[in-house]
Amino acid sequence: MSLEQQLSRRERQIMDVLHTKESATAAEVRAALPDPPGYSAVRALLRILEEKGHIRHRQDGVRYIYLPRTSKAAASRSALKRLVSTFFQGSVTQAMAALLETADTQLSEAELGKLQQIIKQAKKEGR
Amino acid sequence: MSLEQQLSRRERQIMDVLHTKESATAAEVRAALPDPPGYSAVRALLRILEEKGHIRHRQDGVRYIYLPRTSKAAASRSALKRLVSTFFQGSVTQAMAALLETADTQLSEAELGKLQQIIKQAKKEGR
DNA sequence: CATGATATGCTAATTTTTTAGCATAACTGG
DNA sequence: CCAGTTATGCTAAAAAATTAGCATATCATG
Repeated sequence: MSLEQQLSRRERQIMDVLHTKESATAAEVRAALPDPPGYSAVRALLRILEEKGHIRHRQDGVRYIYLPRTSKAAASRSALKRLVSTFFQGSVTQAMAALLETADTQLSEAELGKLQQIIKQAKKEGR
Repeated sequence: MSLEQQLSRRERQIMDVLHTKESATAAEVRAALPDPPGYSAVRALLRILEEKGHIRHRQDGVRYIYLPRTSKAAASRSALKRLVSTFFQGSVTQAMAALLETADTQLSEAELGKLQQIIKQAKKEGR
């Protein structure tokens, strides 16, 4: 099971923020959190996440800029996998169909064309 | 923000189980949990989730069968939305491309064909 | 160059989560 | 019908998560 699955509520919220923004300072993370706790609380969580190996930080002048240790690509892959298995019995096709309907705003003709292209490519590559 | 976002670690794990299995007894939930705690612990969590309105139960002879209050469809929609926004800057197309590559086992020609069909349909419907 | 703003480090308290344990009811098979 | 198994209800303890607060360093600016 993925480690992500083991994160506490706040830890998960913070990882979400960091994945969304790619990187952020403690203050930025705090600003993006729902029901933001105090600044100290956020920093404490960041320290913990770093200890656990989920994130790391770069020094930038006085302050730290935090970023996830796993790439966005890897993290999204794992999240997608979990979602497909939880809600779609492992069927990627079903998940894609649902995804298409999820779009708040309709996909443009162009986007749909792009998708056709991607699938065509997948067919060709036998994957 | 979705309420799901506010669940504690165990609560989330349990919701995942219930969404996967559609419904389950306390014992079944327990069996499906990572690092399963004692039986009492699971029942306590189920009671809490019920109080919070995330699940409900049906009586089945002596025992309770628990099930999510929100439909699988609604839950998956919300999960997909969050995932798309977290990892793909809101781009459904990007998410779909990633999804295609996620497939452990390659999609069959038939599945891909089905997808093409779905997209074609979407185009036609202008959505 | 002194002050205010913005950092981090660390510690300890509070709150929430997570867990186990015991009492009790119902069904089940010998 | 009686013992064993499998339920639930409830309570309280243990562990983990979440938070705030204070001390201190650094930078920028008037």
